[in-house]
Amino acid sequence: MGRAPCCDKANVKKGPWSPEEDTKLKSYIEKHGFGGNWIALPQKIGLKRCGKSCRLRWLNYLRPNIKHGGFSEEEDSIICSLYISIGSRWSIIASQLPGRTDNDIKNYWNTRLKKKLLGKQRKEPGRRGRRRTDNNPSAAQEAAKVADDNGNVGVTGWPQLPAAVAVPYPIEQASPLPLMTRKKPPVELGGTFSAAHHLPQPQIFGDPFSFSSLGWSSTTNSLLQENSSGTIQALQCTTTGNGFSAEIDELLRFNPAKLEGVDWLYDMEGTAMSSSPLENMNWNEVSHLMYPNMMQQLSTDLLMEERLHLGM
DNA sequence: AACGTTGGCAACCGCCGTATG
DNA sequence: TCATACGGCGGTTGCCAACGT
Repeated sequence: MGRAPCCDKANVKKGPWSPEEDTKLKSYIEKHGFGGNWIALPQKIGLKRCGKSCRLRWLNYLRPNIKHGGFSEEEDSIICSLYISIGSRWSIIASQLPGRTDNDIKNYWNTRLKKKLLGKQRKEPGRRGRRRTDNNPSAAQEAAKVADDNGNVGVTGWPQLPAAVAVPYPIEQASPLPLMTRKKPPVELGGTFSAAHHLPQPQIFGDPFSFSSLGWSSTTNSLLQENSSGTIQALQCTTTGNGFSAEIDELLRFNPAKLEGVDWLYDMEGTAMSSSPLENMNWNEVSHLMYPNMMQQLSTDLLMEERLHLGM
């Protein structure tokens, strides 16, 4: 037996919300809150809408301090970096960007950022696609503004990708989400990670153990070496210089304390990747070091994904 | 001017996890 | 323990303005 529908589909209105509906919903929630039950809400206030629809409308459009459009370069870099690390978990990404909704970020990623990474330029920047015609035209103008390397702002094509990530870490340190909760890996190609994640299992130093033994569900080839005090001293990862695997990236972000003792990064051939010991480097510095390569890898992955999709 | 195409985005759909009885 | 209801989430669809031919 299937699940009962949340509302009588025959008697609910669908499609765009009218200003009257918006006003009703907004004023009620501002006065009384949603009452702990979205499904019951529309009946209470006389709206012929599904409760879920009310919730969505409130969260994505009516609630205070929502920002639309005009994503800054800093926001771009945060979105890109988090996408690399945790995949399409838009709600988590949105939680790092005040005023942004998961829907907005998802749309922005799908329509713009992804293409930017794929290197698709607009034929005539700013001349295609729908122009915003809402009550805030300046927002549309802001959206088209980009800054060059010198910080000069102009209305041109796509902005350059940031050279380094500046994510306001720590993210969710209180409740890091392990990879096992992922619905999907960040970039999946025919059920596997991209080639960079499939390097041969190495013969490495010491007596390593995998992330799975740390309670991570990953099948990564990344290997670690613990010292006698239980902290990780050396880290060897599946990379040819194209960036960390997502697992290591996530460990760096969510559990940096575990890596406090790491002195060197090695690739799978045992070559040191870092030009100097990582001692005294914080996450932002490490990510700064690796970010361009991470972006290059994601860009390559997206390109391959698109080619597969097109049967090329 | 008319029609076709593209791109942005609001909204819907359906699955999943959790709370509750 | 199981069934049901609900909130939350990511994927997808469809509308429509802007633009191209």
